[in-house]
Amino acid sequence: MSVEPEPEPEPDQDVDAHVRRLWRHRGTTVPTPRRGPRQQLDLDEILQTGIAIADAEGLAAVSTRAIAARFGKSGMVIYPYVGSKENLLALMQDHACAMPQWDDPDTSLADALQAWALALFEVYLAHPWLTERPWSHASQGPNEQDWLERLLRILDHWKVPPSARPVAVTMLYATVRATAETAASYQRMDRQGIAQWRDRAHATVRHIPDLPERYPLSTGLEPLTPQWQDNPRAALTGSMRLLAAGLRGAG
Amino acid sequence: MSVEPEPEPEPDQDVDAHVRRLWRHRGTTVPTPRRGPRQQLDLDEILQTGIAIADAEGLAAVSTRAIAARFGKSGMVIYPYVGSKENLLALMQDHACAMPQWDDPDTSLADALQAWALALFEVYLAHPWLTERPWSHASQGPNEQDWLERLLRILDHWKVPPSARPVAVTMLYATVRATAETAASYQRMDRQGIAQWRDRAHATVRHIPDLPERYPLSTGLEPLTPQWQDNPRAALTGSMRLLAAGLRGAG
DNA sequence: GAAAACACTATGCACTGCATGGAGTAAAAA
DNA sequence: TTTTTACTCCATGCAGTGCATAGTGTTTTC
Repeated sequence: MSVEPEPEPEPDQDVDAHVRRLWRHRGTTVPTPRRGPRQQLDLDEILQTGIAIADAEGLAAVSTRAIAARFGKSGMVIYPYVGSKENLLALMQDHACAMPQWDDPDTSLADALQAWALALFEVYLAHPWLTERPWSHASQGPNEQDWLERLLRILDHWKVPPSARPVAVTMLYATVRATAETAASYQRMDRQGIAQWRDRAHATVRHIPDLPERYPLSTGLEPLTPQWQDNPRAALTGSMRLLAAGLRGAG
Repeated sequence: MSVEPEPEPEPDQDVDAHVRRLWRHRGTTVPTPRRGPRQQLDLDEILQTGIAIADAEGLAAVSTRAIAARFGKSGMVIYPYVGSKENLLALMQDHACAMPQWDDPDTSLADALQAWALALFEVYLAHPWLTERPWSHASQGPNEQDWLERLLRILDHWKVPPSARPVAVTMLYATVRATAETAASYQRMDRQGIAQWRDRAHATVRHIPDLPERYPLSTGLEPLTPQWQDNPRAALTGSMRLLAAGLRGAG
């Protein structure tokens, strides 16, 4: 009956706090003009712990309780620092995305794109769970924005026509992510063993004996490209060359 | 002490059963030379139900109990039909991937690639959760293999040099998936409301007032490309043109 | 000094995949 | 035909999840 006279505390309070946490190393202050007891944990340490867990055991192993346990605390401690699980993952994502330093090659567009793509590739290889996170043109955090800005600067410098840029951006990110994903899965194979993969292939051929005739091109593809798992970086640079060639051709 | 004299029932029994389920419409029989009571459910109906749930509520909402509830049964019923949750998702993935019919345009490589990419794009748009599933060159099931074979046939017909094919395949799949992912997220925005997205952007600018100076290129990008959310198909065809141009250039 | 705002803990709820054991059924083996 | 065996389906239970809630104690502000 009697409605609580809540002062409607700005509907985007959570969003605001999250943005301030995202940009905490770029000029904002984390939302704690605090009145209660001192915080015993640190946001960056929490994120590093979460990233370490994700690197070692996968994104699914990241839970509030698992992180808090490494500090000897209860699972609910995490929430004052991050707000929600989804926010925690977004913060981890940006934290793991810090852009390294390198000089843009000024030899060719292809070389500049290769340098950018390889740098991003290394980040994704170091944190394979990043491929499980959504990606969008819209900025999530400062580190992701750094990557996008850097890429656009390259395209601008080499006078790629503006109409072709969004397409190029999409293809670049998509290719790096896909290449890193397969490279990471090959890397994981060494641990678990390739046996299961071969088992499935053999079982398929056993049940569908005429598989090579049904799929003459795709069944013959894999043994022909051992450089795939050997050197995914070569595949990536090949992609960049292809894309640069397309950009030079299309006006 | 006394070890059971189990006859070691072939270690890859699960793998074998899974493969037979994957190819059940292509010549294999589902692994039930059955002795017990009749099965009351049907594998294809189970997969359709799972796909319907994933389409409507996301992949996370797919659970054995949720599917079984739609048949008025307990959650454990699902396991005799699919083996495990991961197998269930793999079967759903291939089931949702059925390749439609279309004629390869013989006008140009770009047109043929566009037709392939658009067809795959529509499948991904109809089932956006497919982007959350892993993808690899290696065959998972018959429908996925159909797509790969079709693409390789196009590349073969237009005499794309074999050395460039793996790279092209990767870029094509990656681009279609990425484009579909952003298109699907824009589509979902209409329901939930774009408000939250704008809120975050505004909050960022409020806390980082000099954001446009820090990121002159990337902050100016979004309003310049409204065709992105309006017409992602145009973006996709643009990508295909770019890639075809690159393939023509690189020998 | 009083009071509000905070960090942290404990508990509980609804949910997950799936191991387990049991009941009943149909086909194969005797 | 009888017995055995393999099967489906159900109920329960376990360990795990995110997080709402309530309570306790600490710190800052009025």
